[in-house]
Amino acid sequence: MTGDGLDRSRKAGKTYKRIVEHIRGEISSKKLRPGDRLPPEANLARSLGVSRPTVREALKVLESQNVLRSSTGPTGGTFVEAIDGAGVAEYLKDSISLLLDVDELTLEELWEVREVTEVTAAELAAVRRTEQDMFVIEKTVEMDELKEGVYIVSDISFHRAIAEASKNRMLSLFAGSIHMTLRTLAERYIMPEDVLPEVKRISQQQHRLIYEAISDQDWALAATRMREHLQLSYGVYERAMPRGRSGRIGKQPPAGDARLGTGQVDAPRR
Amino acid sequence: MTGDGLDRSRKAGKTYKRIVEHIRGEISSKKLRPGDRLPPEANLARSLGVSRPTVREALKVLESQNVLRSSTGPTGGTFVEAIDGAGVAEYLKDSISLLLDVDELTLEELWEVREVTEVTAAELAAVRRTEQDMFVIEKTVEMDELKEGVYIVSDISFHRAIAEASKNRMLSLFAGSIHMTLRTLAERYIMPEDVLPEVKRISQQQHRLIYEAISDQDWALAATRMREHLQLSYGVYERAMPRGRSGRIGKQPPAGDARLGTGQVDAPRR
DNA sequence: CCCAGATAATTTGTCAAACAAATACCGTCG
DNA sequence: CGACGGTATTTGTTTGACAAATTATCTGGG
Repeated sequence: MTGDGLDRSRKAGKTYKRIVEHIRGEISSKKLRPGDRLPPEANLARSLGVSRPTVREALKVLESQNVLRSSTGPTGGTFVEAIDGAGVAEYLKDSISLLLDVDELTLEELWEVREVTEVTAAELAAVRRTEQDMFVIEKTVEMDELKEGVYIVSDISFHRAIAEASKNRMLSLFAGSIHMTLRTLAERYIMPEDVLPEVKRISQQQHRLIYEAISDQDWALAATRMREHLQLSYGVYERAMPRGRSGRIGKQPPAGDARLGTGQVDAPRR
Repeated sequence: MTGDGLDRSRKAGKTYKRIVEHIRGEISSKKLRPGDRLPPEANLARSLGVSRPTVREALKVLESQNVLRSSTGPTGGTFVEAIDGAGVAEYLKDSISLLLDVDELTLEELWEVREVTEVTAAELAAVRRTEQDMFVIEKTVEMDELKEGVYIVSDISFHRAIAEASKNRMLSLFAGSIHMTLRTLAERYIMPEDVLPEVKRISQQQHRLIYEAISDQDWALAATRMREHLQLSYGVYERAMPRGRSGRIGKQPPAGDARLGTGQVDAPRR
């Protein structure tokens, strides 16, 4: 029982990366399943023949990918998370936000994809929706109509519910990542009072109409109405977003301009 | 020279995560740009008021996200990578593959999204393509027709070129992640001789026809032909993929069954 | 003067050992 | 029986050191 773990002879790349691949492989092949607990870091290090800091680099990478989660204490440890689209979408949100920030992506491009994604979701939902789905969607519609709460939040809940009703987890993942991105953008740039009551009212009506089209399983109508609704929604974000590359629009530092130490960026060497 | 970096009072969460957020923030706000060199780990640790292993945990996370890259030596160090969709798509590929492996996603779902994504790309490409785009696309078509090379590779190049021609980087990101996933699947499951010559021939014809439709800026025809082509392509993958949840289909360990040490998974504690 | 090879310097990569912090368990005492 | 405090377990974090990789620099020979 050598149990030596990582093949040391085939050292393809950095150690921590091999460990990451190794653990991902264990999950792929279902030798590790969601909920499983990994051995303590010290034991892992010993079995893999590396040091604890190196193991930790790998574990932190997987934790940041929402694949593992750690906690302290006797019942704590490192556990395999549920492997589903939610964790991926969460990660994607951060990446998309970053791309927007550095102008490697525009709201127009994002919206073009949102439209095709969500119109498709509406079509599929109209065809595949269950009673259960309709119940969930209706709840979001009502939340929207009744509550004074944040418009953006209930709006996104509505769209998320439809994506779920499409019964396509890939579509739901992509749509979800866009929804999370929009929520982040809204939190950053949209004050609740910025959204005109008029817009809210129309949006709510559109939600109701989309709901009915899906309920009637009229996929063509659902698609048309969704498309129309998204055009209205676009205006809300487009108006609020900082303009092009004119002003500096970074994530504003939250009170306490933390910055890297002096000489944060070395000048090119020559 | 306080330059103390991370606000120690607001210790929201683990240290390495705050550092990750901090550096991502510097990139978002463009205080750090692609190509910039970060201070040596030792200096970073000092300016941030933490230890080097902790800094490294953060750096490794960002490296795994294709945001940073490190190398050794006097001209080495840690550098900011180009922030674009490629790195994100690369990461997404791994996540999607994992979801497929653990049956949290089916090829059908993936294909449904591929279809809507690529049909849209074809439509947009037909409208927005430049002469330059057509040149690139044509090269992939020719590579397909002339070369005896791997069918899958040239096929994916073709689709990738069209996604690029759509002039939508978000769409290109999503499509690219799917393409990379398919390439991985093909490497794992599809032997070159598994693809019937008949299928290859028809596929090449379809590529040519799609090319012409895009060249003619006939977006409706491009969409129709792309849809048709994708149906053929689906068969190639569907036939090769391991069936449902019957057989174990993990990433087969490449000669040298590395596994975690004995007792890799602790039994639940109660 | 120029070139080649040895040498030094710089930076990440890795390891070792220890302590701090969080948390659950368990035994004891009121 | 319940509250309390100690103890064990595990991750979180620090310190210090050395190894490995890679480039700059120096030195000697042609």
